[in-house]
Amino acid sequence: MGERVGASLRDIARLAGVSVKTVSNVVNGYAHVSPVTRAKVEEALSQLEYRPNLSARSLRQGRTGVIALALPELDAPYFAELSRFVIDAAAELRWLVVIEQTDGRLERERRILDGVRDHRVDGVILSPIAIGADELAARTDATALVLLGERIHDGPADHVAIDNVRAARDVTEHLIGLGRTRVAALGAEDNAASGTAPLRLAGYREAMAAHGLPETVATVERYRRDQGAAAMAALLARAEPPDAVFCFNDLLALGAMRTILSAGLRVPEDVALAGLDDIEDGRFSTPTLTTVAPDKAQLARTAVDLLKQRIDGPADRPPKEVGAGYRLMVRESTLGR
Amino acid sequence: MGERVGASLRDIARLAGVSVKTVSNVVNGYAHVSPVTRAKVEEALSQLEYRPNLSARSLRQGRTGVIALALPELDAPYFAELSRFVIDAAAELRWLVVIEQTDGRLERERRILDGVRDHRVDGVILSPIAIGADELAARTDATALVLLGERIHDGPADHVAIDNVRAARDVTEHLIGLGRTRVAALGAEDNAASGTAPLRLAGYREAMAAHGLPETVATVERYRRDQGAAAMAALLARAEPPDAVFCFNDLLALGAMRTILSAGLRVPEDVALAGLDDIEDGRFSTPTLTTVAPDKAQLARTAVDLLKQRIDGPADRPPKEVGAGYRLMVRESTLGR
DNA sequence: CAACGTTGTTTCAACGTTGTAAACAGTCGC
DNA sequence: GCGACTGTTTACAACGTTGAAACAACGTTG
Repeated sequence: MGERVGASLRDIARLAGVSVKTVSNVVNGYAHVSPVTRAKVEEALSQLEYRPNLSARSLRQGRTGVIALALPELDAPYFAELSRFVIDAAAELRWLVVIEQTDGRLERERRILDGVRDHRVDGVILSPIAIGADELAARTDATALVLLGERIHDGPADHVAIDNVRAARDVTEHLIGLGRTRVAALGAEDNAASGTAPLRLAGYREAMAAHGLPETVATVERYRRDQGAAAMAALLARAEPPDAVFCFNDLLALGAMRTILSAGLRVPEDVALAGLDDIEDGRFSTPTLTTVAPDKAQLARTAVDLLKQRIDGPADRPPKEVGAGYRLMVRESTLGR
Repeated sequence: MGERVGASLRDIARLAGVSVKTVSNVVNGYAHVSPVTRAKVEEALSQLEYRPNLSARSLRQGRTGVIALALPELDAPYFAELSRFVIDAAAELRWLVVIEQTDGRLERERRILDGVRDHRVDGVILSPIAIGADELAARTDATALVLLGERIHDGPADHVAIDNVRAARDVTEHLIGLGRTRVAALGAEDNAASGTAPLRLAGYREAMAAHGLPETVATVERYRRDQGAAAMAALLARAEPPDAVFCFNDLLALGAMRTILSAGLRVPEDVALAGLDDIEDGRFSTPTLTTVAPDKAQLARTAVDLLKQRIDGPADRPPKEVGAGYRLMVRESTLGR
C-alpha cells in the first residue's frame, strides 16, 4: 500500500457537500458560517479525523509555526531545564520548537544568525556564548531574533537576561559575609569580550573591591564539570588556596566540589562554594549547593513573548532589553549543616 | 516592508535564463544537465543565496523530513544526553528532530502513538514509560514508529534497548560480590505491567535467588532524585536496613546517596550504591557512582536506522528487536576510594 | 535516410491551503 | 419594486516544488 495520509479539505468538502473554502472557513473559525453548514462540516471533519497539512499552510502563509532554540548544549542541565520552559511557552502559541546545538562555537552561532539551516523558521531564540555585539550588528538575515541569557547592551536585538553583574555581586557578598577573605572566582574566560563571563567577573570584582579584598580568578574554556574540577585543582595548588569560591555556574561548582572533597577538604568548613543556575543536581549534592536561581520560567516566557512581538510587529521596532528575576539560594555549601 | 523571504526557483530560473525545472534538476543533482547550464544555474543559485522552501517540498513529496523524539522529560540527564545522539544521527540523514515530552503519562504517550500532533512527521522514536504491548498492538496511526529503551517482546513495533534483565543482574551480582547480603532494589513501580522497571526488577531477583538472598524492594512513582531520596529514607528506617542498594537509574541513586550521607552514614562502607544510565552527574558526585553505562550512541543510531528502514521499506515488514551494548562502570560508591 | 536511443531541456499539473474577489440570497428602508 | 446592505458561500489563483510527459537536437544503427 501507499502512504496512508490524512484527509484533506477536499475530502471533507465532498463529504459535507460544500466548497473547500467553506471547510477552510470552519476550520479557521471564520465568523460568517451558518449554523447548519458549520454542523455539517464539523461532522465530516470529525468523521474523517481531519488534521490540517501544515506544509501546505506554511507554503501558503509564508509562516512555518516553527521557531529555533539555539543553545550551547542540550545536555547541560541548565539548558535542558530552560528548554522545557521555552517549549511550554511556545506551545501556548501553537509554535513548535526545534533545538539547535551550537556547542558554544562561534562558527555555529554565526550560522544560526545568518539563517543557514535546513528548515525555515519564523524566529530564533539564541543563547549566545561566543558571538559579540559587532557580529550581531552586521547580521543581514531578517529572521526574528531574541537573545536569551545575556545582555549585549544597546545591541541590535531584543534580549532577556537576569542582571548578571548584580547577581554575581550578591553571591560574592554572601561569601564575604561568611567572614571569608580569600574568595576566588572560577569561570572567567580568557578571550571573551562578550558573554556572561565578563559580567559575572565584573560583579565579583565590584564586591571584592568594595571590601578591599584581593582578587583571585581561575579561567576555564567551557562551563562543564570537568573544567570546574581542573580549575579547582589549580586553585588548591596555590600557596594561599581560597577559603571560598564563586563558580560562574553550577556545573563548574559541582566539578570544583568533587575536587575539594577528593582532596580531603571539607565544604564549607575549609572552602565555601557557590554557583549560579540552580540546576537540580545542586539541590541533591552533598553538601547541597548554594547558588543563584534565575527565574527560568520568566526568562523563557519573556523570550517567547519578545519573539512573538518581533515576528508580528514592524521590523523597525527598536530592540528591547528585558530583565528577569533571580533569587539567592543559600544552602549547605556555604552555610554548613 | 513585507517579509524578506529567500529567492525561489523561479527567481533563479529567471536570472539564469532557464526553466524552473532545470534549476530544480541542478539543485537535486539530476545527472543530465549540461556543464554550461549547470554552471549558469549554480552561479545564480549562489548569487541569490537560494535555499529550498521545505514546506513546498514537503507538500509536493508528502514527506516532511522531520521526526519526533518522544521522551518522558528532557531535563532528565539521561534523556538529554540521549537526545543529543539522536539529533546527531538524524542530522546525517538531513532529518530534523522535534522533541515531545510525555512526562511518562499514559495519555500523552497515547496521543503520540495516535499521531495527534500539530505538525506531521515522517516517523516517531518513542521512549515509552506507561504504554503497554496491548495498546501498541491496537494502534491505528500509520506513522513509522521505533521504540527506544524498552523491550516489548513480540510487540508490533521495531525497538532497540539494552538487555535490561541481564544488566540488572550484573549490577546486583556485583553488589553481592562485595560481600553484601542485605541488597535492596530501589525503583520498582507499583502498577507497572510494562516498562523497564519490571525487567530490572526481574534481573535483581534472578541474582538474589541465585545466591539464596532475601529480596527487599522499594517502589517509586517517578525516576527522579527526590523520589530516590524518599525511598531511601524508608529503607533506612527499616529494622534491618540494607547494606547495598541497586537503584533502577542514576537519578534515584543520587537522591538515595544524598539521604544516606545526610543520615551520617558512609557510602560504600555502610551502604554500597549502584545505579543505571551513566549520567554525567554520577561521574562527579562524591563518591562517584557505580552504574551501568548503556551505549547511548549505539542506541540512538540504531533507533534512527530502524526508523529509516521503516519509513523507506514496505509497511508489512515484521518488527525488529535490536539490542545495544552496555558496560558496568565500577566506581567509588561500591568500591571505595 | 528513416527509425531509434540518448541527452538536455521544457511544459504541465498537482500537492493542500487560504486571501481576494465576486456571486448569491435574503432583508431592510423607502 | 428598487437599491443598498448584510450574511453566506463560492470560484479562482497562488504559495514553491517536483514527477511525468513531451519535445528538440543530437548521434547511432540498419
